[in-house]
Amino acid sequence: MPERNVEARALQPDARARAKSVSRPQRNTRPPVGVGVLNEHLGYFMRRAQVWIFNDFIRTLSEIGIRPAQYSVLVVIGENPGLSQSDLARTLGIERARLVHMLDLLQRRGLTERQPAPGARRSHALFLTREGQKMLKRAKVLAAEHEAHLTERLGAANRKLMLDLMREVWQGRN
Amino acid sequence: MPERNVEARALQPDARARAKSVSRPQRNTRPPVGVGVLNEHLGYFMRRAQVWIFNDFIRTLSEIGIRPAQYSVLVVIGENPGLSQSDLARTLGIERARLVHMLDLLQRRGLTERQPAPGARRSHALFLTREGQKMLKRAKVLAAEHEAHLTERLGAANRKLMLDLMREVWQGRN
DNA sequence: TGCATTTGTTGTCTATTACAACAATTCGCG
DNA sequence: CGCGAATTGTTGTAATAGACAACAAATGCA
Repeated sequence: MPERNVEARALQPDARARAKSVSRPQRNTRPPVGVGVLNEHLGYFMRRAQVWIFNDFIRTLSEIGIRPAQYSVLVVIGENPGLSQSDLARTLGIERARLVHMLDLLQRRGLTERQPAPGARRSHALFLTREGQKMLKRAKVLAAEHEAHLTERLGAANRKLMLDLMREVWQGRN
Repeated sequence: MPERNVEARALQPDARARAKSVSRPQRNTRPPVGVGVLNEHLGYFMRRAQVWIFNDFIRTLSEIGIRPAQYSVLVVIGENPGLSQSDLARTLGIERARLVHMLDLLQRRGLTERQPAPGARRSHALFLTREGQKMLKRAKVLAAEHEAHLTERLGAANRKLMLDLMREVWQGRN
């Protein structure tokens, strides 16, 4: 997800609209383009929403350089210290191969470590370093800020309703 | 999205579970791994859900080799014959550069065509070929089948509720 | 008329996903 | 107990995708 410069597009919708109507006179006629049956597809909206949310997340946490997948890895390790790579991968639906790379990076940044698992010479026990714990704490604060953006956009009631719905339907089962 | 072989994993959840408990005796103890605060993040569920949905979509339409983004392009062209590439890109949130490549492929498959736009020598007017229209019709049937899978998983009421919510919150605005 | 913007295009870089193959280890069943 | 099958972490490859930059041609507009 290379979105190299999500912060640049960080303008709020209203701000963006304003900017457009000032510097760019909205160009005579922009004909409305309908999306037809896409309006009946949950996946379409789910995708659009997910992209929007991830962009906001990336932008909000850009000051600490933590992306959604990295955040989820830190959270799950923090929640289950000593778990193995394959358990972690399975839990988050990340490929084992991909996780190897992610952990290499996080480790290089001094946030996580692989320790020999007691009584399991082939697997690793994953831990947050002290720095990783600090980073996670900071990340959680910023993530809460991100979630506030969501509330702002959806309305508190809608957000809660949606979260409850999603949790009921998607939790556990992959 | 290289998911080269989504069909292979096409087993229904129950079937998968059964298969696992038969051929793979479930491996003594698989400790439950909690995801902590991820349970409070809409983006987390949104992502998991979106991936699941897209995989089912890809699988369900695999017989005609149409992926979600391609489907959305066909639908919008079908709905707005003659629209330009940049209007299409803007509508679907696809990059102009990326759309160029997608249209090259769809065109090579004889599904879409670029015609000179009347009175606008730099832009193209996009159309479905006759074959493209047939393909779209078939795709819509299969997409409905996919949507039925969703209903099966979410329950009809939940799906409708979720769709209404999403539509209310995400439609129009990018 | 002349300058800024738009449109389609090409190309580059990075992130992500799916796979395959391996060595080392561990499991489980006969 | 022993041995074949499965698991774990790893490396590597190919395909897909998004973000950007840079262009030429065309167009808009002051």
